Amino acid sequence: MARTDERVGYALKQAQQALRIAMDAALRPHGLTTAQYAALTALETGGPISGAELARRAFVTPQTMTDIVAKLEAAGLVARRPGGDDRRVVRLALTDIGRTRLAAAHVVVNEVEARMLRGFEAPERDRLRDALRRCAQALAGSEPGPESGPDPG
Amino acid sequence: MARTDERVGYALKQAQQALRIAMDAALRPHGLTTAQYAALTALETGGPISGAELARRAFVTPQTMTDIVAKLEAAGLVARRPGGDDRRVVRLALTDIGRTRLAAAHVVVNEVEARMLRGFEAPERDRLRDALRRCAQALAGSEPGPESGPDPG
DNA sequence: ACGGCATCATCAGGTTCCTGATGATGCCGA
DNA sequence: TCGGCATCATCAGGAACCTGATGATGCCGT
Repeated sequence: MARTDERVGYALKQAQQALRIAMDAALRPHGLTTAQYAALTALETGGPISGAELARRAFVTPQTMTDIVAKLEAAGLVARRPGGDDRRVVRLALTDIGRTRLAAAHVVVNEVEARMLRGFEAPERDRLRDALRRCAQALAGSEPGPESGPDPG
Repeated sequence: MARTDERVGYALKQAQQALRIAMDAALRPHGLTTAQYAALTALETGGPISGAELARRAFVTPQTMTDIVAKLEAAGLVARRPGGDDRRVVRLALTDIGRTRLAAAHVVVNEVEARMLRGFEAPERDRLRDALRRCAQALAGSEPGPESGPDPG
């Protein structure tokens, strides 16, 4: 395991980096970054949710999500909905424009993912996804240090 | 492929994110960030090399590497060596302190990687690494746009 | 009711990483 | 020799991400 280029972590970083670059390039014509696309996608599934919940779904800190949401709101893709039970939360939701923009973005992102996985048979693709999940879980579940990681729930 | 949590790209992002967080936590006591560790490791293998070459090895842009090297130099882990043939390049090399610090960092990084891969048999681990390499290569080799990618040489 | 604790949002500051631009230098063919 | 082109380093600006801190609010046991 000594040689750098034999490390799984090295390959993992390279693959993710390549994916991020490809997605950035594909999304740029649509006026979205990868992070913004991730936030919009997380927002698409559920109804109006808080920034904190959105941050959890997109696997970033609430502070980071505040930045991203501010830009999305300024672009008119996300709106704050009034009327929540809890006066602390901001209840974010996609606008019609946001929904339209996101649909177009899904198309190009699907193309990127298909390009990444061309040459993979379905079973192998599933094995890869499963292995990656196990990696993430192994790292999340056993951090040696203060208990209760940043986002256990 | 519609559902977000079934995407390989989603799992890839999560795994890499988890690895990055775990590495940051493991390296913080050693006074290094993940990016700095990557740069030092890239510098460890070859002799004095240019910032541009170092950037290629660490898979970041030269501009990013300029930032990282500036911090490493300020910390005394990396030094500029005079006397290269080409007066444009800066010839970077590890200092003794840098080498010592890096050796300690390797230990904890190995532990993180082992934690990530616990529960993987060697063949499965090799398959994962291989699959990730193929993903990276598929994305790097076929970017639809201007031919000749950013780093063909 | 009230005090402690958790959660939400956000400000402040810093690092990493990008794109774009600029100037210096090296290479190489006309 | 000299002009074009590639490469090196770096500045400028912006986005994404982090940690740390702060104030408002909700929850809940006493």
